[in-house]
Amino acid sequence: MDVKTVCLGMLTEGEASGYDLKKAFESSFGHCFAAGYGSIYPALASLAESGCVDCEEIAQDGKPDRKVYRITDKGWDMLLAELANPAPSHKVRSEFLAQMAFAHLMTPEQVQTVLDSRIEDADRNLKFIDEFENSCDCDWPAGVRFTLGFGRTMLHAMKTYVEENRHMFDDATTTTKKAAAR
Amino acid sequence: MDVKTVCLGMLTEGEASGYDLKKAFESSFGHCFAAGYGSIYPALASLAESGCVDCEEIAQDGKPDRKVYRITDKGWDMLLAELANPAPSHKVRSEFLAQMAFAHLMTPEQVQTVLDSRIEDADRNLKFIDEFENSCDCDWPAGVRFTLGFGRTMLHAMKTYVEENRHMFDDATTTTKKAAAR
DNA sequence: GACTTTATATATCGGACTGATAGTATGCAT
DNA sequence: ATGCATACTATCAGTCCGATATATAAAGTC
Repeated sequence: MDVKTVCLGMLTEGEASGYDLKKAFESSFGHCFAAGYGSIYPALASLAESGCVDCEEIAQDGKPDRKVYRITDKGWDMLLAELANPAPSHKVRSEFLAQMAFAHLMTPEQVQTVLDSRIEDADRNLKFIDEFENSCDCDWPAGVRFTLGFGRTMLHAMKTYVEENRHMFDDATTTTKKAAAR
Repeated sequence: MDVKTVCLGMLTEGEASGYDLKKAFESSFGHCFAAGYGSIYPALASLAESGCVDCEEIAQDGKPDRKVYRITDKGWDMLLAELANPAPSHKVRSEFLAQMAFAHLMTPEQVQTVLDSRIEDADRNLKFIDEFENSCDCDWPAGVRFTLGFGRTMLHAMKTYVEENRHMFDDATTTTKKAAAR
């Protein structure tokens, strides 16, 4: 389940350009599986080379050619094979938590600023999910609704945890450790 | 806040080898910031080259030399500068959610298997955190306790969400979409 | 006694991903 | 008129991931 596979999955909804896919990554997948142009364009090129997608170049005057991709039968086979993975991963990479583990090397002000920014980020993402969910009359398939609910639940849990546990850093002893350790 | 910085942070607790750091990544940071040898050894080499750590090679008969790293003043400066980042990231990359978004292309059995394995994984990680927390008499600094609680809260929220929402995939209409779409 | 696993310890390599950057054109607002 | 947003492509250096290789000792198991 890499960027290539997710692109294939998106193409089952209809043909699309790299630019379209980027927008889809930002909206529906933003909270759980990000990808930038640096991943998407090479992925599409590789899929085209291996015959999993067809590419049609549509000339446009002024703008660069629009390259529209369409999934092939081979692409379907590949996608369904990937979806058979019984234990897909769910990974977290948190510079936030890594930084908090060394909170005793930071000033209390720095710590509180970081906690504030994490709450703001959670709020931003929650708002984003809500807007996305309400943006469309059509209803999403069950799977998409599941992922949106998942995202909302996790963000909410994160926000609540930070709010209810930030007092853990109130202790005055943390302030002096930096100097003492050095 | 990359692997290099976290290595520096760990070295503030005392000198260590790459092997020691790997163990630390697995235990205290496993749930939020993973790193393998392929990241750790190059990170240490780079830190040594830029003078952020000193390296002492200790010969051992039979076993390969043990290379012990120690943080330098320059390393401290670098670390404290990194810890000043007011908005560190918290990223999720979930093949699980990406796959669930395409649940309508899977069989109901496949979907349920994936959900089961996610719950098992959450349980495994919860158990791991509990064991780690109880493994040591010494108490961890506030920051580490915060990250452990964070991990537990998120895993618990994930497990509960999956259990309470797996019925979303019960709908019989999802079964036939695969054939229809093709 | 032979055999396998686990732990100690190093390190590299291909492939994948990230984030920044770059180019080129339209249209809209200030 | 100048800047900014949107539409569209694409590359590149740096970083990271997972697998793999190598070598030895201790400890458990058949």
